[in-house]
Amino acid sequence: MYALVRRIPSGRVVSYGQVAALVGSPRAARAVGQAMRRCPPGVPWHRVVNAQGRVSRRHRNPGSMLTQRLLLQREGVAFRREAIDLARHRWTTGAGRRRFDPEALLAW
DNA sequence: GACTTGACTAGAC
DNA sequence: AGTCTAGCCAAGT
Repeated sequence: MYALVRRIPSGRVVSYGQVAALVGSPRAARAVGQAMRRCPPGVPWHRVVNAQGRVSRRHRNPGSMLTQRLLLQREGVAFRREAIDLARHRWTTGAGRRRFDPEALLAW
């Protein structure tokens, strides 16, 4: 799963639910959130936001919420008020789009 | 193995 | 458009 998040290009974002779906567990959005909480170094965790395109308010450390937004803006992600324009910045696995990816599942 | 806890979500008011 | 609610599921107790 972290492998998947690492593939998110700069300036793009995905939702927790989307990550869950891409690794084969469409209903594990909350679990993805927990995984992000203990994110290993080298993973662009800030590119994962909630389904409304907003930075979640339930971070363990409230400071990281600000950091997340800052990093995204640095990558060119435009915030309209508090929300990101997902239609424009959502990352999709272009050609990928397969229903089940055993490799991604193992990465989880 | 039975709770509890969330960096979640879609749907209903 | 803002709030509530009921599912969810992996981890931690």
